Amino acid sequence: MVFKNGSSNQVISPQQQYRMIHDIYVLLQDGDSRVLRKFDLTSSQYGLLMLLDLEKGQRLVDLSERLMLARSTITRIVDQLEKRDFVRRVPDPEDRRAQRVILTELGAERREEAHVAHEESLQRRLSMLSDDERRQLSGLLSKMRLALHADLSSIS
Amino acid sequence: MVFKNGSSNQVISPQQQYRMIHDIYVLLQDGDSRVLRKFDLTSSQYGLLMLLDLEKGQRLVDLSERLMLARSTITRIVDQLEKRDFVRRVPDPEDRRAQRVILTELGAERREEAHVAHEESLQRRLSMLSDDERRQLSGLLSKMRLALHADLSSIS
DNA sequence: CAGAAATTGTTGCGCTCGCAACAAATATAA
DNA sequence: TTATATTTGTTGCGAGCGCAACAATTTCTG
Repeated sequence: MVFKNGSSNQVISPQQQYRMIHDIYVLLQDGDSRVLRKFDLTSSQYGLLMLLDLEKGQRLVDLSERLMLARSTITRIVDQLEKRDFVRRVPDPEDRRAQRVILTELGAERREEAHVAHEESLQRRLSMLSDDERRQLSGLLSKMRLALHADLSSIS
Repeated sequence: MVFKNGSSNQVISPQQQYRMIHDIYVLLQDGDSRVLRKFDLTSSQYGLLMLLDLEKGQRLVDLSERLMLARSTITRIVDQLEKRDFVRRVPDPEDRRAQRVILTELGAERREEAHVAHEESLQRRLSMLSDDERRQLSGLLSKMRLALHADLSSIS
């Protein structure tokens, strides 16, 4: 597959813009799973672990919102991580419906190992942009995310 | 979920950059499937249809590469579309292993309907960026895509 | 307060997708 | 040419995910 040179900077159609984001997402995701597979973690499992702490923990519904995954999916990811003793469910003292997910010591260790490798990989794969370009990108993406989220909320 | 204001333009970490792209992809994808559901099409089915024509057609392996989906997945999407008479498999005259997928008249009609709606939706959802910002974004994303693709190729 | 509505987490079910293995055909090597 | 390797498309299988329905709790309303 051959991509056009990035320096042309012509106006692109929404379709092209969309395709580009799609491709980048897939490419990032692919490299990601490669790295995390060494630690027997999926991207979602890793993403969930990264939101946890050793004390207060997080409710499943909050994890669901932050990861943009269905509540049922979170239930299953927590099941998997709990089986491996990376995570524990503890009852929420303030709400008897809720559970709080906390990291175990083992989970914290494994997460740290994966985190180092993931960080290093991302650093390498995203090094094509200068600090200045990264700043630009940051601004543009934030703007998009905000607007897309608002648009979505206005519909559902 | 609350996102930070996009105008701060500070340097962001690779992790944040990654999360932003992830979120935008999910948000775009979500709006997309909403629109396409009205036409009983998934994003992948739609994406595949958009690559076809009425004459020469496309080989499945080429569709696989362009959509970045596994060959087996393409087989199944073509199966689905063929059942609905949107698409036909015809033998490749130059290679007896290959099949060429072509649009039917019906498929072309349905695709056009979906295309109009999809275009309109994308236009609306991506209208938060000015032409100038779009140009910037285009350049940055192309650069990322190129580099990520190169990185991936160097590994596998 | 009582009843209705909303929220939290779980389960069943179905869909999408990738991986590995395969047969048929083609391309490459000796 | 013959033998080997590669490519094309398909299938079986399993993983990941969302939706709808549910019970247990909490919150809202009258």
